[in-house]
Amino acid sequence: MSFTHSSRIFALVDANNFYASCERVFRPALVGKPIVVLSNNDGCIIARSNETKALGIRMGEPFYKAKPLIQAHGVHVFSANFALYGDLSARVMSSLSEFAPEMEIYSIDEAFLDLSGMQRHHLNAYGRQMKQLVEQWTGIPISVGIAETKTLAQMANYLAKKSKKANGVLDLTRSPHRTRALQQVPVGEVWGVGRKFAEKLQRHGIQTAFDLAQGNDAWLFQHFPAPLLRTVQELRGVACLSLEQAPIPKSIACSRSFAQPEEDLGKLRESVAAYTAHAAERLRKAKMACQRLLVFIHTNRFRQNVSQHFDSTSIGLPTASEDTAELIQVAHRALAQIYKEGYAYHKAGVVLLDLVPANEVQQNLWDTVNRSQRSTLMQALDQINRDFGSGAIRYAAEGLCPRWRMKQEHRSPRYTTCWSELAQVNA
DNA sequence: TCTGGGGTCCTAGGACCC
DNA sequence: TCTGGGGTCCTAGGACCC
Repeated sequence: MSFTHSSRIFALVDANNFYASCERVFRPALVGKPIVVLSNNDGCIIARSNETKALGIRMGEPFYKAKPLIQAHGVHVFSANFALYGDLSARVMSSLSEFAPEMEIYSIDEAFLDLSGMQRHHLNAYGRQMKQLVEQWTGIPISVGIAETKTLAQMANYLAKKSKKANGVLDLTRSPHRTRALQQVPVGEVWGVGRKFAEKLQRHGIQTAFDLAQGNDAWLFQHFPAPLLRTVQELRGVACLSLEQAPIPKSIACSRSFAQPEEDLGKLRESVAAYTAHAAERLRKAKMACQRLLVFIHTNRFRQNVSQHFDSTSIGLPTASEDTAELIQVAHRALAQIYKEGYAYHKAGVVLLDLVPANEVQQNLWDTVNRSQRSTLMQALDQINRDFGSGAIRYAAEGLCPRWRMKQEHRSPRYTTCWSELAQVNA
């Protein structure tokens, strides 16, 4: 097969086992030891070190199911500590930004870099230098994949981790080995091909990234949605995706599972108020306002012996708002519409939708709220919570002693963001 | 006993209008 | 009784990503 050569070169850099690596930065004795990191509520496994993967503990597995294996092998267990991970992520991203004129932060542990200007024969050495220095500066190990499209760079990164010879850095630009590389990648590992599409493709004899790149366009168009066609083009070396700079959020969500099932409307109102307050704080930080708010509640879908109720509804706001008190009122109205008595609820959530820049909010003719005054109040609230810690000032509606609060029995200290917790460690 | 959370995009189908 | 067809907007659901 032949490849199209584009002028762009992308590097996809990601942190290896990021959350597990973060825990190790402050506990170097854990290097080489098995680690798992648990989701909120200590529910399931969301990160594993290589040693844990080797034990056969799967991603997303419920903690309680993996517990026997975890205990038998002395796996170190951590509740998710997103304050810590977010801070270390910022350090990694800042280090990476030294290596390219343009960079897109794709997720908490991944970034695309634009290496288009570089001489191709230097790319591998450059990637290796980047890996060495970022690890030295931050303590977080990374892998680097380089290619002409984002999708191929993702694939190069995948192979960089797999191949002993690549040892964490693989440059696939103009590589005579690209066909072999594509043949080595199962179709389900391709960026943009999830479980459902992989199953369907396999049923039609498409097993590898190579098979997919060879696929018949007309047939693919008929059987798959447009984004998959784009993925195929990218595998062929035709860049369809470019670097994106700080995308404006379209929605902001906050939801939690409860530590215990909850039937009481009053308690649900508290949780929904707290989630709304949290989402609204992030909304203001993004300098946005929302025009619609959605609330959902549901029972535990894994409990087959209890009656189930899932529902959600959204309410439009006459004037876009960033005001916590106003949003809580709307959220409570939405909750009242979907709440049904007699169910053991397991999770609730709030999503702020139809976001618009706060400074472009259209005033409603009949709006009776003094928005600039409310905005000043919200700024003061956010400032206090920044200075004195999140939750220093809260709305009474959020409740004082929330029994729906999540469980975190294995959390590490907030080493980088909370002095008092760091002091505890050093004592 | 114990199964996460936060996003994006696309599409099918219903409501509504002319 | 007979009862079209096309466009648009919205929403719900499902796929994907981390």
